Amino acid sequence: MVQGTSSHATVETRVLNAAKACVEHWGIAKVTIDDIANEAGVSRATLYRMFPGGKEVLFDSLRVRELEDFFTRLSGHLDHAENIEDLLVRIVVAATHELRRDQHLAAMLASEPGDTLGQLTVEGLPRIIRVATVFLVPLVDEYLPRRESARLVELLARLVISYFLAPSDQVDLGDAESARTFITTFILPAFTAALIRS
Amino acid sequence: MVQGTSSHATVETRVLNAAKACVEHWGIAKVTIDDIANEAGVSRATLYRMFPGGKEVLFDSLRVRELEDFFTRLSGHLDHAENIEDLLVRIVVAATHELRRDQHLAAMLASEPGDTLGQLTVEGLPRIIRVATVFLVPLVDEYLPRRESARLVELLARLVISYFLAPSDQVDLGDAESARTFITTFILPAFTAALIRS
DNA sequence: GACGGTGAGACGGTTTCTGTCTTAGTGTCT
DNA sequence: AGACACTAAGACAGAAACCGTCTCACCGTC
Repeated sequence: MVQGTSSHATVETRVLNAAKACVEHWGIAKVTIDDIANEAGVSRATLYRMFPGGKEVLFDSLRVRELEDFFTRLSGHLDHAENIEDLLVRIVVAATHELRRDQHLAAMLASEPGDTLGQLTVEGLPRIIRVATVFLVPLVDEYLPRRESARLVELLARLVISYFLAPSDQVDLGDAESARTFITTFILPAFTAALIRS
Repeated sequence: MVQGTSSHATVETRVLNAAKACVEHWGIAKVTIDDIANEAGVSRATLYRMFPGGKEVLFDSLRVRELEDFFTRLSGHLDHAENIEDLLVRIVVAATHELRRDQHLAAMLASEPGDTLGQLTVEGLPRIIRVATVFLVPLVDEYLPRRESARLVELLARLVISYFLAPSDQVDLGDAESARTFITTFILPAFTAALIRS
């Protein structure tokens, strides 16, 4: 059978890669356990041993991994921001681009196991916010006290997702200029009082 | 339900468009009759009445339509060639590009009902050659006697398909210069004797 | 030689898909 | 109005695909 994914990697990694590839190929609704097992060059038994619970559990693991990859990639675009405004603009723009770049990723992040469609859900959103906090708060911490950083990051995460799912005529968070206007107008004022001047 | 295809068209056309859309979405292997019926906004009963035999027949009709569309589009790129060399180069380059542009189309044209994969088959290839002949022979006829035109078109069709399915390091029929070299070297010499000088 | 991890595949139960058929609704033509 | 053609909706049984579990054989390591 076709060796879909680089062979000498963790079996788990191979399986998750295979799952991702399958989803990209056929859409999440049409993918079967067998498809993934074949693509990974792994037997179905192994797959069930590794993810007891089947598709649900497997896709959930995939979601977690993708989410972390997402923020890792995101961090790569955030080198040396001059000030908090710059930092926030970069975060927002890069995140928006990243989301737009890969529909499957977006659906993956936003949807929850049972649901086929890409609705944002009771479990998906909190998780995104949680991970976003872990990754981004340290960066914002430079400019704000810890509690304020967390509030800010959460706010940004919600807004980026919202504007991604339901684009607006007024604001385009994928455009640096528009994002900057948005941030200086609506976000920063709420935090100026807490700003750490350096 | 979602209205996938322009509403006020022949039912048959709507169904075929829906089928095409579904294939592009999910790949031919994963598409079900229900998917197509839904996408077309048509009941399954209608679909079976229209294509007795189900998927097989439906996809075969789709193949026929796509094939004709393909050559119709192709003809559009062939306006006023200066001489036979130019004509052949244009045909070959445009056909190659068209094939590369749409993987699904290619798989569609090249595969036969039963077969999921895009292998070129006992039924698929002759059909392509047949249709190619109908569309292209009249154009070549200007430069060659009828029998020679048919031979030439068949040869070209086979070569374009072959180089598309199994690209070569030596020849790139998507590149005009490479195609011209190829044609003047390997194709035209076999026909110079029959050329109608005008 | 015991042990953990794996591939292959059999199995029964469930879900989905298929193809046919019936019924009822709708618009058109006479 | 009534006949007609065409369709949506969905019931239905049989076929196929899928699922989750389990067994067994294999292989490398300790």
